[in-house]
Amino acid sequence: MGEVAYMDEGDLEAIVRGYSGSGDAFSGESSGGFSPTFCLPMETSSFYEPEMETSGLDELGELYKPFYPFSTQTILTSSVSLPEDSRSFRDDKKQRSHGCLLSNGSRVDHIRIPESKSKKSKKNQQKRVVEQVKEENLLSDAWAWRKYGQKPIKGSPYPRSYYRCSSSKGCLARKQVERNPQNPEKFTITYTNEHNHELPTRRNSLAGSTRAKNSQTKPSLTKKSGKEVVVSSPTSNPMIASADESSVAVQEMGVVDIITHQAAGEIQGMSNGLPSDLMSGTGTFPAFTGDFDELLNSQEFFSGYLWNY
DNA sequence: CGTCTTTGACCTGCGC
DNA sequence: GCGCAGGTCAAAGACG
Repeated sequence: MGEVAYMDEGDLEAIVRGYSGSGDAFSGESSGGFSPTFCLPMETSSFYEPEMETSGLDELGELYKPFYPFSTQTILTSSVSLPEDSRSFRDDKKQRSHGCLLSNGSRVDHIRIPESKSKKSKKNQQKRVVEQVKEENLLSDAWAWRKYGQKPIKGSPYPRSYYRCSSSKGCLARKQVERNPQNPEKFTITYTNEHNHELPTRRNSLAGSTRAKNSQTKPSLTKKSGKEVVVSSPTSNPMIASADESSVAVQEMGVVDIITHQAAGEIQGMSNGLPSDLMSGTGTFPAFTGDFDELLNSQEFFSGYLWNY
């Protein structure tokens, strides 16, 4: 299933344009009415287990691992801006990238960095770009991320946030989240490096993972004076923060339809919407601040899916 | 107490 | 070599 293609820069751009907003263009060999054109390079086995191939749900579940295990939101790509790093290789004939379009319309580009580059180079890293991720899909990452930095990006009114995997010490997986200047409702996520561990089953601790909705990080008396006080946004995925075996089971089932628009709305309601910092270009991307256990227990949220496990 | 976010400082790569 | 920009570090404080 899926396809992994290596292509030149030109090909990449062509695909980017050709695939724009055409998630249904991929009606390939899927089952159960789903059309996941999932593809991941072999070296990203930590993201994807190819032997998992059963029902459409399972397939989709794998499809969205780890990016959107709960996602059904249609993500349309109207335009794709290559990440800085890939742009910088525009003239490098050795540059190869391979990408695919998820069935939900989001794009995943796999950027392979030429080995001729110095091994110490930051660019000598595998990058995968998920374009145009809607807000609610930011919540659907199965991994636990910890924010370690944020930088304003030249040419963009919105800052870029940097996350590292907090599930396992020594995991080199990185994630960058940036609001799309052309379409502020969507985010560009760039994954760097692989996880060197399995999907987390539970966190070591929940401390600090869920903050009060309207809590504000107290401005440092020495640092932040004169700066806009931003709403604290728990950016690690509370879906995972509060994840127990049950929720993991959900993820592994790939119950994509679990999150319906209603559920997404529920989550958004919990998250109190977008923090003003990001909207104003000074903060981080929004995150679900509710209690996932509470969400688990709410309504028929996972009914019919989870309990088969 | 452990983990989280925030954010200024620092490091590194790259173009000129 | 210099300056810019992106990426990372680490201290401080918040949270459960």
